[in-house]
Amino acid sequence: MLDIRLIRDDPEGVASALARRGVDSEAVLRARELDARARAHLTSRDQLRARIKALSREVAAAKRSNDDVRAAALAAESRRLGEEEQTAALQADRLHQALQDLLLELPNLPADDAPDGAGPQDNVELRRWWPGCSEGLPEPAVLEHQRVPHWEIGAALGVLDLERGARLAGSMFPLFRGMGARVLRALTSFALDQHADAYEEIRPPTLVLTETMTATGHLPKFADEAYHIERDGLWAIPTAEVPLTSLRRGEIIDEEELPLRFTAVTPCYRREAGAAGRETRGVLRVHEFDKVELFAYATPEQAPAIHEDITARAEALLQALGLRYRVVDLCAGDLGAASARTFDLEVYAPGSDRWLEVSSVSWYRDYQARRANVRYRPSGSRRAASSSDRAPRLVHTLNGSALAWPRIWAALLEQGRQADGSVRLPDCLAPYLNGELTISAPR
RNA sequence: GGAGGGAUGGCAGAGCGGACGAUUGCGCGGCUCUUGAAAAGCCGUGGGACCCCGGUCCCCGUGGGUUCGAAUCCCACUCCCUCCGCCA
Repeated sequence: MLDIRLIRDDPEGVASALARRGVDSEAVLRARELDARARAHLTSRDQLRARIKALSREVAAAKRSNDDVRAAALAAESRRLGEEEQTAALQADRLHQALQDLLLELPNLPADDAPDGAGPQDNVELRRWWPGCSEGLPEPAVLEHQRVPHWEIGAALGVLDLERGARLAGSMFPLFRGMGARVLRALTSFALDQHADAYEEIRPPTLVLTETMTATGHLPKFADEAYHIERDGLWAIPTAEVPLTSLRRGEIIDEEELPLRFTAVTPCYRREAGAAGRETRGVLRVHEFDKVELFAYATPEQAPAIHEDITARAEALLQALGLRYRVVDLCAGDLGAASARTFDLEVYAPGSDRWLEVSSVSWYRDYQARRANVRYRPSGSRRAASSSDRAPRLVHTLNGSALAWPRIWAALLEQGRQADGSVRLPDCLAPYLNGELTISAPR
């Protein structure tokens, strides 16, 4: 959610920043209008309330001095003002609600240094990595035996059974078998262990309340994308970002505690409502998948370094896995609604000759924190002279996948496929697979 | 699922229709005393909105209601605790 004060003070600035992502400036002007009208009603409501409170005190005084006539007259006057107050309050509430509804739909302002552009084609590639690149080896050519899509490799090696997955839950619910399933478990343990030095591991609920989904910006705008359990009012999370962002919802954190960093593995549920028939082969786009997430609450000053840290950690995982990847800076038009700046990590899939998004590392500034009402008390603020220096400030939130497993799984199979059809897995997984690093066809 | 008890400021814990946004204790911050610390004493110490530097309003789990006036009375809901049932 944007700061209404920013819209109040600099509507043109907000409108032009939002125009970079294709939002019509009319919405900003309407917000400013609603805000002004709501405040006018709020002021008259408060004035009426102040008058009623004063009258009530006079009623009490009159009763104490046994002046019942005067008390009755004052009470009648107060009752009359009460009706006016109700009207004003109703108006103020109505307008304020309309403003809130509008603000919940408005996306975040893109960061100044996010590149311009309207869509994915305008994203900026920042760098590439491949095994040996630091020693000056050239980007490797794709070998002929790697030109096999992962769903064929998975079926041939008996590690992926999409037909039976579909039997259980419908299409786009993958079922992994044997080494296929074990590799997912190994990846999760490996990734969590890599982050344990600085990120506290959390196992959050994966069904959450509407407020929890609203805090990250997944509701109300993207309700069609989420699985909803109507009977209990719960939503299946699309990412661990959702419960982690609400972990400290409504709290005021001491600055000394920041940054607070968390990591979590959860299943992620996505309806993929608009994606019917689009690149749905294999496990590249599925309704349920596991993902390890990195998340942080930070001060605005700490946020850029944390953004770098999460990106670096996700990259370190890809490098340990030996997977060719590139880093992309999302342009304003392709940024997620809540994000101010996002780096995507895309891994190369030789079987289909495509780059697959496996991580999205985003800086939300205070957009989510305002929705979730997560603040911090600046150090020394208790001694601060002016009240504005004493006030709690909104934290910044950041997160990134590290990483989303099905696409990594696909890349491991396609990049790791050997001439004999077996798949060679990266050494870093050895401790988690009892040293078994080859997936061979069943006898 | 059934029965009962509870929810007040960072914590503990009063208040049960009128000067209560809230007694008190602890904690925390500042000051005095002290070589320093402790002890003692004094002062201060929730969040938010509006208007603007002086005020006004809102918040005692949440949402309604009664009343001139609600932390206090009524209704619904949520969460926590205890007991029973069921259960991985």
